[in-house]
Amino acid sequence: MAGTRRRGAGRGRPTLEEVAARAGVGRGTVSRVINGSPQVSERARLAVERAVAELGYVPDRAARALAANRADTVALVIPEPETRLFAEPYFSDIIRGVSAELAEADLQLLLILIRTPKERQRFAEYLSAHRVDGVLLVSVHADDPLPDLLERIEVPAVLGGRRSAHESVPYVDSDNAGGARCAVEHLIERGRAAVATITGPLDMYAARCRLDGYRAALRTAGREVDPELIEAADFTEEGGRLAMRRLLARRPRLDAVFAASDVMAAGARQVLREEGRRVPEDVALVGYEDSAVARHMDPPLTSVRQTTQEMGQAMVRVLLREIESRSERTADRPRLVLPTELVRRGSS
Amino acid sequence: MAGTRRRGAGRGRPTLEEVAARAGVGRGTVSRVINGSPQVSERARLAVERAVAELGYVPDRAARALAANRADTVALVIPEPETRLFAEPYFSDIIRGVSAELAEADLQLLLILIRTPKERQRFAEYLSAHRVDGVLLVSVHADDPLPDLLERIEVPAVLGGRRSAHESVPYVDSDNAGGARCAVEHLIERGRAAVATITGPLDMYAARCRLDGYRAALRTAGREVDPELIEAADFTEEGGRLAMRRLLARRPRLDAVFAASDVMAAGARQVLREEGRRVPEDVALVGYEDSAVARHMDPPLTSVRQTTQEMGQAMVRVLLREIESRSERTADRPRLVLPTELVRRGSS
DNA sequence: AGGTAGCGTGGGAGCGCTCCCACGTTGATG
DNA sequence: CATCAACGTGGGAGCGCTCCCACGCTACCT
Repeated sequence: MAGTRRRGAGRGRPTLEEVAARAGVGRGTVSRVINGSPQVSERARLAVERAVAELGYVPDRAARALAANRADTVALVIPEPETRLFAEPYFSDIIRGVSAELAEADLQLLLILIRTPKERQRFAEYLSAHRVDGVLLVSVHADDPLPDLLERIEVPAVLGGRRSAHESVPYVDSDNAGGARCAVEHLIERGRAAVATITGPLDMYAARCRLDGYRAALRTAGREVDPELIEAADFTEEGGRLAMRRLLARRPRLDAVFAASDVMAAGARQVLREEGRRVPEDVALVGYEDSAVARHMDPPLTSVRQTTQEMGQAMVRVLLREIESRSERTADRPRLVLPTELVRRGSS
Repeated sequence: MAGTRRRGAGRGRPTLEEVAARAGVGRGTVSRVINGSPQVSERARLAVERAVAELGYVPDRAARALAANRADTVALVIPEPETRLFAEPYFSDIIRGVSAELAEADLQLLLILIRTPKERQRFAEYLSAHRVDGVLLVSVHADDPLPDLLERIEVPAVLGGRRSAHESVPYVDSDNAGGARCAVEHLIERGRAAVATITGPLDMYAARCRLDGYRAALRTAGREVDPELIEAADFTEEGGRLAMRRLLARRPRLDAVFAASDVMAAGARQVLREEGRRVPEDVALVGYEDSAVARHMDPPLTSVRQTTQEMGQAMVRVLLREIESRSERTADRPRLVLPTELVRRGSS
């Protein structure tokens, strides 16, 4: 029991003090060097750097966090509704982007998946307990209280995707309306006469934006928007199937479909096959997200690519700026909308 | 500047000391209550619990980590090779399982994606710097030095998937051989005469196990293993295509294919279509992983399901046991192999 | 010459905990 | 009635940092 105190990682790691002793300077000077303060003479800096290298010194994050009252940690929060609305590629791309950008800034990524109300509660405690420097929230629903909670307890936060047109919290979003418009314009250019759309749940802002884009494209082309060609679904495959059936029942002559997600497009495609409609000859199909599903469909699905990974990176950059300017609470919160791109494949 | 010291989250959060004062006890007693020590009188416990509730006290993790020399944190390390060998569902399922199980134990999940050698280096520093209580490693290649590094610096670690038959580090794996055997037995039962296989890279243990399962199933059925029906690929779609072409060239009469991954099966399926072979009438096809790709294929792909999420959970449980028994370094390291299950769909 | 910025520096204080020692206080024991 | 565990308890010491004050020193002013 004596002397063998358990060590999370590596017993006898050198401390600041030991580095200072070896370099023949004081603790303060070593700290200044470590943290890149300009207030250090060249001589001292070199001595410290040498000692650090020789001892293999790595500052202890826990001690740092306690003393400096920061965490060097950012939490990425992913609420997970019962149905896994967003396909996996979205999340893993976000994570990729976030991770890359955080690594750049030498920050840690704390991943928090919220499934149950209990876990939500736990997360709220985290915010005070663990000291995260900031929070990234993705896939937030319009009625989610989390962003406001964060706002209230003054934890810097950035949303991935707005909740509404007038989002009060800083956010990074992708150009849903633009992407949808582009997709529909493409279908029109291809000479399609009756372009239908399968939308996402319209209580989600992103879904509404995509619908707006669909409408805008039609109007720009001088066409009328036929409400019978619009069918709302829920971003799932089954929803896509149902919507497609209804659309075909109402407008059997439709010759193009813009689905607001690849997964819904996959569902629609199944129904089209069942009904003996060829893709793209009889009906052209375009999806949204450019996920793996799109590439594996037959024929491969034309889809709107969102630069999800870059969205993750952008979120981190915005968050870091927020953390930086913590004190000078400026009125205008940063916001950023990333472009989308149409990826043309065999289905249109 | 005075008084407005920046606070990661929540200024003026109550401290242990304040709780102690309010409860009319000493710091030690509060600490004991918080940590569930039995050495506390009922009276004191109640007083403390009341004070905690009234003040909304949440222990500070950084202080705790520093004082107790532990981190309450587990790192999940995902090395990301250039080609994203493993499909997304695998990782997100692992993450899901890990997250759920860690939440249970009130531990944090630190997600570490390693892309570049530089990030690898950074991670090595983490291990000493940040104090993680343990590390979970998935998708580790046979020649990966990381597990040995962890072993050396005595950080508890658990692998998801072995590197070889004689894995020295504790691991949780799924029954690759059994799953493959089951898939091939299924094809044999369906009356298929010439069952081919497209394997993963054979320097990966999982790929070798699946090939072993293939062989075992044939032998059990009293059949010979025809090496011409075996083609190695690399878990990618393109690899699946190439392998399928070679197999067809060598053995045009084959009537079944077991692909060691869904993605390779998707590639094979494309070639089969090009060659005018119907699935499943002419050639039955079975994949491995039961990913989204399998469900979206046409016809839907029969595939071997691995309970990836449970694998994540199991990894955490094993890791926690490892951390627990840190001191009494027992010789036998825990290992666990999870079962697989065949999901039958239209392709076979 | 004395005054005074300013820089580089050492080290005290303290972040909020856990650990552990030493101190009552009790009840069973000889 | 003294002796001794066993229990519950308070609080000192310290985890490894950062922050900041106060000190010496040089260089420049008047």
